[in-house]
Amino acid sequence: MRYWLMKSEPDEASIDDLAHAPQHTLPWTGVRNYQARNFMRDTMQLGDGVLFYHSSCPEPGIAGLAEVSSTAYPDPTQFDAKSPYYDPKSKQEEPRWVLVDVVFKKKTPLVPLAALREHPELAQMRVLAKGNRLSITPVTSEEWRFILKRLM
DNA sequence: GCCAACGTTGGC
DNA sequence: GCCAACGTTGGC
Repeated sequence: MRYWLMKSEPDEASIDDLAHAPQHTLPWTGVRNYQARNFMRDTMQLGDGVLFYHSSCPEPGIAGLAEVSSTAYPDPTQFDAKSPYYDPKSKQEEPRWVLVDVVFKKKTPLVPLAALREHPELAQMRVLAKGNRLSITPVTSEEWRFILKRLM
């Protein structure tokens, strides 16, 4: 059992979109970064905890909790020429990009990025590192517990 | 809109 | 294999 922070632009997929999706589940499409892909492909497991983070928006921060609800499988948007995530170099026989399904658990009061920065207990979080752009980052069980108990 | 930080690409 | 150029991310 592991924990993750996954970024999403609320314009594309917000915690409310996840809550209202069929089966409260969305495929995590569009990851086009090898490190983030490798996390999904190699390390994520069914039932892993997810901090659902809103990025590139007026109030960036953790907006809710979710759970990994599938193992990794090929991201169909890589083969769709009309998709913004289309990758002409990816082949059907050898898909380059994968995704996992994520299921809604709960919406929480927003934990703003600035609030995360205030706590020394969270200083090592990848998402707080200067210049961090990785859309999926590991969260330790200590960080997870601290955020749920103290910040939500 | 700005800009720092980062990842990727491609020429050599 | 190096590295400059470029494109993207994402907070502010």
